[in-house]
Amino acid sequence: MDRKEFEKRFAAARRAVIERDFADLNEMQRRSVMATEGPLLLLAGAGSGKTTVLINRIANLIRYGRASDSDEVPEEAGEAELAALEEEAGKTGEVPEEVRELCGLDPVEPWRIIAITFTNKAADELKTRLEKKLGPGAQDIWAMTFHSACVRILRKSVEVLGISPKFTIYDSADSAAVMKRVLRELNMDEKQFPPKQVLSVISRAKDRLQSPADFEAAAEKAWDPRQKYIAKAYREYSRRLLSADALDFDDLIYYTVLLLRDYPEVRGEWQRRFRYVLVDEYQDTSNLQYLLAAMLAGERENICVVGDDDQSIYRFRGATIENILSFENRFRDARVIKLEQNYRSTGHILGAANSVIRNNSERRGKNLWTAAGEGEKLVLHVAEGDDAEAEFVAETILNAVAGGMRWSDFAVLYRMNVQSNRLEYAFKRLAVPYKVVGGTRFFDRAEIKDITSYLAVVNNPADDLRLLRVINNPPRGIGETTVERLRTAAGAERRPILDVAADAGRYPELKSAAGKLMGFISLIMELRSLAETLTLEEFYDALLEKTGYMEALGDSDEALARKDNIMELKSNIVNYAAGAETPSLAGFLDEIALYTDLDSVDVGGESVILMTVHSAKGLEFPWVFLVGMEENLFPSGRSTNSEEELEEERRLCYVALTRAKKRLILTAARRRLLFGHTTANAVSRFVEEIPDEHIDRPAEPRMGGGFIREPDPDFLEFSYRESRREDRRGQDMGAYRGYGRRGSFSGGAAAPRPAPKRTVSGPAPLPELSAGDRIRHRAFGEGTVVSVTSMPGDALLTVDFGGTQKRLMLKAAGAFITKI
DNA sequence: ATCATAACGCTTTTT
DNA sequence: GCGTTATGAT
Repeated sequence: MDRKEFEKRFAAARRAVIERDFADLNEMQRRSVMATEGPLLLLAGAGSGKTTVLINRIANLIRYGRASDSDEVPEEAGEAELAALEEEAGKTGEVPEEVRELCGLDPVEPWRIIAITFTNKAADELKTRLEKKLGPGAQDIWAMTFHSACVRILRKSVEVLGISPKFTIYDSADSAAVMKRVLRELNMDEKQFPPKQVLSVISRAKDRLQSPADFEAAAEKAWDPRQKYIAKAYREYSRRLLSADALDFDDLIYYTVLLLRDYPEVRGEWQRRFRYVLVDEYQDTSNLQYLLAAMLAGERENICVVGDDDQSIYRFRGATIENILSFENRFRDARVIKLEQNYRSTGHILGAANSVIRNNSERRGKNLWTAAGEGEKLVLHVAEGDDAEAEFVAETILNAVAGGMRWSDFAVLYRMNVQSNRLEYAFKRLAVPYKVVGGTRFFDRAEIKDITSYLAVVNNPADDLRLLRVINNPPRGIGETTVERLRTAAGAERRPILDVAADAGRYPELKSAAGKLMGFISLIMELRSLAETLTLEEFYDALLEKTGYMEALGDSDEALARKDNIMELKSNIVNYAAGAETPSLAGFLDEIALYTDLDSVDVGGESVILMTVHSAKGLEFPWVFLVGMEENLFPSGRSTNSEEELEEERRLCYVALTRAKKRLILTAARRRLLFGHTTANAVSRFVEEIPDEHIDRPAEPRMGGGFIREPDPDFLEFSYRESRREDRRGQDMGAYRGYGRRGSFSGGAAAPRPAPKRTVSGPAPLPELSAGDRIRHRAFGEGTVVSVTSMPGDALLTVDFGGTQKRLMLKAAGAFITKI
């Protein structure tokens, strides 16, 4: 056998052995895993197992390197090795380690692989699954979000750009606060230049790699006065962030791209480091993110992107579907593999989704299919009003749960967050446990921002924004006038405010406040030195004490809830310290800056999940209710002017439909109260796009619907009468945890509502209950608490009264309950 | 400084 | 309709 013949057989046998290692994948999935070299575009439909592919692809790289995609045979391989491989190729099951080594061709070290995702949640899932498959070595893989990858790169290499590697990260609220300030000082009217809009123009500019100067030049050239104003704002905004050593979310990527573009040594360093680049959710990448990925991949072009053009729903934030549509133009010789087999949904659900998305013209074209059965047809329910719609959803869930389903089997999806109100109301009345995802978030709460601002100032004293937030909080006699003078002086000299405050004696206008300022300075200095000696946990406690923050809160009910949140933040710190390799204050601040509440969505919990369609991307549920399927709502009234926007809405609808595994129920309301007006909308065009073979529509749409059952009067009795009652006491139950909207944490901590006028005298304190407690109920007698489930602003009790279980809302029934 | 009232304005929002 | 924010009064 000549060498050529030998190599051919060797490569074939090797490929067969590797294929055996990935035998549990389908044909297309396996091809995606084995095509390791060069640019690869993976068009992965919803539910087609793309994370599985990503995991196995990485496993392949680490085990076999480029062996599955190459005909190269190692010099030292001989007849004996070939015989061993050919024998192994015929077997099935796990490939033994020594055979793997025989097959390997430049196996990749884990730290040479970077897998970029959009959300922390996706990154975490990737990490967990990689570790499960590959063991502890998987920790060295860079599985992280675009933003955290950039933070890591910048912390190491950003100094050449003249930015301190200890930079602080500003979140959107911080950016907005700075921008408001800038606009005010430039005398730009907030009506004419809404801060958020200005920020978004700047964001687009950065996406085009335009610096403030570039932007200004473009505005000059275009003779566009409005753009010229915005250019000024852009310049000033950037100046402030840089002088505070702060980067906003966009900057993290923008500066990383500049760094790699303009500094060949830095670029080379990172390109040598990463041999393989993988990008998840590629349809949602912006131009900058594309540039980043492409630059990291370098000339090797070992770049694999996974995406679904039909699920691109963030165009409005700068994502460009162009990235996926023109991948092959940008990377010559790119291979394209489509994953079209869906493992999630039934035939009817996929049929409906396909028939909707077919109406889009801007797509690469792809048809999902399933080997699972047809399943049940979709159902369209048209309710009379939005209240009836919400009730229908709650009732249907109650019935299904009575039939053995679990609360967590259901998700209710809507287009806009406001739509959750009606649903929440109905769910509370009918005692359906639920969780709302999105809305006001833990890290947006005032007390959390206060404490993290202290942490930020200790970490970076140049952070003027955070400094101003805490300089007189708790009150220490540094009033508005002093702050204003500080700001002016600091602005004029382009120095950090803290420096100016330390020199207060030198400024006549600050003389009178110098003593108080010195007090504040020494507080910060003391904290800075404590931060160097104490552990994070000890430091946190010291900070609360030295600043007097906790003490100043007092002990009102609201303050107690705030204190609870502050302690919750502490457990975040403790958690972080326990998990990080080298815990540091800076590291913790990075973590929380890039963290969102969505990451803590507990889909496994025993509650129905309520969220927007956007938040639902990437998730799946046995039953999905898609509510508000009306024109002007979904598609949104603002999107019906342009075909592009309408197509984005349609993709959004496609995302919603493909979340369902078993059953999909669409609802619409004839009348809906929206923005204070009652509107009457036609059923959504998207519903009309679903053919009758996949959906049951009401023959003659009428009030109500077939299967609404009568509410159980037992638990409604109190709800109806008492549901308006507001008690803020006693809701701090141990079991009652979780992030949600509107201060669900402790019964309205962050959004305290004024107590409504009562005809009844003062409220009776609510008992604190947990599972196992014995109680006496005024109407039902003695019982045992079976479970306590948190619900936003309330809690659901399941109580066993001598054999019969009843479900009661704590707020409504609490007044009738005593603990025994 | 803290509260109350008026005024506005309003898709979606991975970081 | 509701929730956030700006402004003014005590």
